[in-house]
Amino acid sequence: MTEQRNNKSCNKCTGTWENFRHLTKGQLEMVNANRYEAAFKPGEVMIKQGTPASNAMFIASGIAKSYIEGSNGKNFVLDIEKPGGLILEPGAYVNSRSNYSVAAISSVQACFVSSDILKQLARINGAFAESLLEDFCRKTMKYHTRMVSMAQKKMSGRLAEVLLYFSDEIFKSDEYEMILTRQEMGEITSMAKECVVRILKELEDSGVIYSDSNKVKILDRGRLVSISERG
Amino acid sequence: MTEQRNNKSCNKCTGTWENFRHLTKGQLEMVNANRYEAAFKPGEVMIKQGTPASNAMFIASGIAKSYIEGSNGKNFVLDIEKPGGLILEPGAYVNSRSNYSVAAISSVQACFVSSDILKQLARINGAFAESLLEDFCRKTMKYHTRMVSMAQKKMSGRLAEVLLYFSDEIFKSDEYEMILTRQEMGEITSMAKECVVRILKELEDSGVIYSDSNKVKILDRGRLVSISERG
DNA sequence: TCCTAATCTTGATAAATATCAGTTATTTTA
DNA sequence: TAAAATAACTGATATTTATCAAGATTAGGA
Repeated sequence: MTEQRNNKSCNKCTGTWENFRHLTKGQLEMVNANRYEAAFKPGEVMIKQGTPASNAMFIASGIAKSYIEGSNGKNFVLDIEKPGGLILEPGAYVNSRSNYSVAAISSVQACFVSSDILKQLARINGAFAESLLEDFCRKTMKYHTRMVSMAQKKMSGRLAEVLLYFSDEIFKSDEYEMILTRQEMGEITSMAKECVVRILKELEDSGVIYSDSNKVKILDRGRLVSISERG
Repeated sequence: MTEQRNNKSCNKCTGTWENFRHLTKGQLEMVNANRYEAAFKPGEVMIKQGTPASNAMFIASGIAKSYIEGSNGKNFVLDIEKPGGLILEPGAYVNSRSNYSVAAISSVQACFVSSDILKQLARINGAFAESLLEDFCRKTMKYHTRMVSMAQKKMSGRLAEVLLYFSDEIFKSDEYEMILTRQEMGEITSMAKECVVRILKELEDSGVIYSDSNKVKILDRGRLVSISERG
């Protein structure tokens, strides 16, 4: 991790959070003056579960994963984080602890802003508070969907979902680099890494995708969607 | 469902939401003037997934379940709702739809307050907005724990968790009435109803709990906790 | 109250998923 | 560049969980 200061201002940053638009010039200046930039290498931990949730994080460039470290040593990947999103631990509003970790997958340039400053701004700026609420609500709905998938879909359905998620939300392309290891794919879909390998192979054998250890190409989206829906 | 008006005021209601304390007298009056009471019989649907998320709900008395109706006809129970909590669909901040249903388990007396009024109050009252944020964050953390359990624990661990949840959070007693059917127990722990029966029997046979079709008694809490933790 | 419909329970079986034990790539790094 | 470490892959097997098909019990409605 290296400290530096590349971006001039939050509203000029490519990874800026859209909801900063609700802040007044002075309020945005306050955020801008109190932010800290840092660069992370692939694999580096950016936020560690259990530590104080003193900072919110914004990714200026690169991709990271947020994950929970279970008591049995196994991880559960919560989400893939990319530029444009806010990473604010819900613990900031509850027990001031980070309840999940965040680690860089690619090289990541990130900004840290004190959670207290954001909370303070939410208190005095109603529109900003509302946008924060909206943000948490979107995540809540995502978790709902996620839990229903885990409860009701079989492995191939869950894996198909994740392949589509990468295509639609992360890379916005039918062909993309597979940045997660099979292990991590298993930690996001709740299955063993061997099963990830096998189901990818099945999907490839049936002509739905092309897949090698670092690339995925969706060949028959209709069928992949149908697999993800049928479970 | 019957309409009536039993409670004089929100701040005197036994099921009042603690965060109303952040409202001014006038603001609370606004809530109070715009609320609608209704009584539901066991099994009745109080909020239906897919309908407009126009109202938040507060339970004055009784117990309900919130649940998602999956596309395959199977349900997933999100939570058990009791007096004192706010039930505000996250969709109120996203797409104005209810993304889960709520149904009465026992007889339920409930109040409905326009989501728009609550959102309006959150915009003008920073402390109230913060309390709403805190509420959603607590739920988010709960969902995190839930997902990790589903991903990493076996059936007996998940069932033990739920038995403890009922004891600790709902009934605050080691002995309680089992208000969910085995089917619903399965929908909250993500397992088949037959497996619920079998594991309850196992727990009973090993002296950890007493259980019949409508009662549960925790006999060896230490062992139950250990089962819930080990998974 | 009796009857009907749910729900609960059980055992047998099938399906889904995880684990284990190697083997073969791929990266890293010394 | 070679060695070491990590990740990907494969087949065999074990474990976990779901489904199916009864029968037993309980609860609600006529």
